[in-house]
Amino acid sequence: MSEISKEKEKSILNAARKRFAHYGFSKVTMDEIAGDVEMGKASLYYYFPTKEDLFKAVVVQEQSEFVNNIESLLRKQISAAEKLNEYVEQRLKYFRDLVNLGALSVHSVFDIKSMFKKLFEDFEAQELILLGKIIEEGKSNGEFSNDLSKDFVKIFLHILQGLRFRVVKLLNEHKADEDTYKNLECEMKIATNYLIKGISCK
Amino acid sequence: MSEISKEKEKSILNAARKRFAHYGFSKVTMDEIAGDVEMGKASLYYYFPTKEDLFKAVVVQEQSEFVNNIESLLRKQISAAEKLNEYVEQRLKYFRDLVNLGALSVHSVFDIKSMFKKLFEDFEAQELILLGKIIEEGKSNGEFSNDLSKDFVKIFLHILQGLRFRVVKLLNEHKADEDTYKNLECEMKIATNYLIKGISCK
DNA sequence: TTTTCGACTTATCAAGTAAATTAGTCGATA
DNA sequence: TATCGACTAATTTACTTGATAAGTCGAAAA
Repeated sequence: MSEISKEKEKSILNAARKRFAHYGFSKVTMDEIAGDVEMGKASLYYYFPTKEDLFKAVVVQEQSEFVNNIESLLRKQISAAEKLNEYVEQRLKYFRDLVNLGALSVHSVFDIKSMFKKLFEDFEAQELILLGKIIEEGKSNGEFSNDLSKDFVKIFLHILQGLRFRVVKLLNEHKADEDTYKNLECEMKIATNYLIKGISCK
Repeated sequence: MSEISKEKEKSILNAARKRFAHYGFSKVTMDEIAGDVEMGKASLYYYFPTKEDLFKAVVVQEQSEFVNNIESLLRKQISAAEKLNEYVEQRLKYFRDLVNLGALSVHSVFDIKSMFKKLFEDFEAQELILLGKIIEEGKSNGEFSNDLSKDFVKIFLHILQGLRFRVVKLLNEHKADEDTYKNLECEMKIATNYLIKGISCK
């Protein structure tokens, strides 16, 4: 694939991201995206085999951005506790983007035919690894208790997932105002800090 | 309303509870329930104005059973930490019953027209009060830190809600095996205990 | 007066269908 | 290798209908 083609692929990806972020997956047609990059619809299929694959490519892009951010976070010279806090913040930002894409609407989240199943499973595995590193670091430098349950990482992640889900549910019920997300952020941070206290060596 | 009528009402409630627990709300007809108590369908409407109201009555019954359990838990002579742990356990049992009733299927949970909206809102308020009492007790007897964020109770409850919710999602995705609930219980207990450590005076 | 019920109406839901939109294919072309 | 016009096939939507079950009402039994 030539340099020019790679550029084209990027511009398609970009147009798609904008459209999806604005209207969500189902409300965007391939014709529209093709129009944005001044191509025929058929040409898009030269680059992406299906509409779903195009969408996934957009999500994967966001995802790897997040992972990169975390990996550079890991290299920082700050305490494991601070890293956990920053992790929570970055994660929130990432999911906010996914919500915009419509990838996390109630319908897509609760759609068992969800095209993201595997994608999200892989992502969870990756998160467990990243968080595991932070926890291990905290253990080895004496910040965190050494007899920490080996399930703690998973539970911590599930708490974050659960708190966010609750909000997705509220959004669906139209019981969410502007600062529901602000509030979620607040809850996650407070919860994180009590948990950090709970796992710290006193 | 006579004594006999109160008995009839109870037997209707009972028959309804059994049917709903077995088949869920939508799969049970008023004719069936009427058959169980050897009455005509029209007679049920003498006691309960709608099918929904009958169902709600069943749920309210379970709910007040739970609240009673917790209120007697509050009177026990055990530490606040132990009370929190028992609270989590009782709460799980209560929700397991609601799931059986079909009141907590994904569809009903995510149905914004859910007939339970108000019921659940009231229940959450009640839970905040009950949990608040446990936390206050822990503060006043020196178990828990006195500078505990006043949002802690809410966050603790939201964590429990979130963890359960995650499981509802898994159930929907058919990614849940027999011991998903066992696992949920385990996660809630571990999370509870780290949080207790986090809020304890060391 | 309280309670029951048969016979009725009305609302809801599931299945099917037709029309329209859009995903995806293919052969031609530059 | 990259593009596209013209095609097909799959999905979605809106509508129809038939059936089932919710809910009403007036009469009558207790």
